[in-house]
Amino acid sequence: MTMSSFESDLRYQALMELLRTSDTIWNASRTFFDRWKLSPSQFNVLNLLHSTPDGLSQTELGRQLIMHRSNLTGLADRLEKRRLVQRKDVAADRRAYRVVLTRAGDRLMSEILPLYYERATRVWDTLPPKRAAELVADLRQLAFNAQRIAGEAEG
Amino acid sequence: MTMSSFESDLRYQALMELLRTSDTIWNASRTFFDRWKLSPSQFNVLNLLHSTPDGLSQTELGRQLIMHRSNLTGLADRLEKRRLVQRKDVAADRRAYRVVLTRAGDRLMSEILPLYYERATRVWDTLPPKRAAELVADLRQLAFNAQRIAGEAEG
DNA sequence: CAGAACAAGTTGACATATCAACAATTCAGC
DNA sequence: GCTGAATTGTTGATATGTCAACTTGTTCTG
Repeated sequence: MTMSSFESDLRYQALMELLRTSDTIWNASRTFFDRWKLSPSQFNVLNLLHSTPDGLSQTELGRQLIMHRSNLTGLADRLEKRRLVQRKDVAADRRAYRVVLTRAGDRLMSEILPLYYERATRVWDTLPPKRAAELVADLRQLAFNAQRIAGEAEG
Repeated sequence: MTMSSFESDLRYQALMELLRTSDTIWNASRTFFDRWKLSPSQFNVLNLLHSTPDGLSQTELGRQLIMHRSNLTGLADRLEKRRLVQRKDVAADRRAYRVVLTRAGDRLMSEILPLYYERATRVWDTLPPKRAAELVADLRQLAFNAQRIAGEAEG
């Protein structure tokens, strides 16, 4: 099936637009977290640990946050320096740590999360729930397609 | 109006999902551009210059790509070292440069763009055009909301 | 026209991110 | 049990991004 260059161009623009809007949203979250001198990535680490009382290894954190494990070294270092997390030795494996929230880290998250929840929710207020659900489903599909297609050999 | 915590939670998850999928798409584009040893950001610079034969100042590039002008220094440096762009003096303003594509840069973009167009378009193939249009409109609305809401004072 | 205000680009400090290479450790197969 | 393979976290190189402070120029205003 052929496609008009008009349609093609529209879809290409849509991809640009998608990346641009998510960049905007990411930066909006940066603005929000500035009050606590946290980066979005630091928040994501704390947030993940908040729902995992036993903590996670750095490799596991990297897997869930979709980032390289080497990136967790500095991220955990800086959070540990601020005493928001702590590296605990794992008895059964002397290579690994369990990164856990400290009490201070837990307190901080208890302060942030209600506000964050409220605002994150309000971002969607102008969108009917059904349409929000469609949007998420479509995004998932697009991400899946993008991954598949980007990996193809040239030709 | 009240909102069930079910709805609230769904919307919060949707925001996470949005950021995650756009991260996936961004990384897919990184994979694609790897063949030419370009980063997505470098591609964006070249792409913008490709449609602007007279070139742009670094400040203007930063404005259109939504990044700080100081970031353009290194980005332009690296592209200039590879002779894909060139900084040209502006007669009327000795502070500024016009960054323009070199012939090599133009050739490179002529090679990349058709492939990129084709794949970027194919990413959307599984989505009806009407729904793609809705998605982009909704994303714009969300980005707008996020910006407004993130900037609110706490309380 | 002098001086203040503003604008362009660079620099340095820092955070985030990737990757390859490395040391220490654990695991799997024989 | 030993050896080779795999895994954990760190390091160093490099790219991307922010911000504040700086230099050099331009522009506006009294």
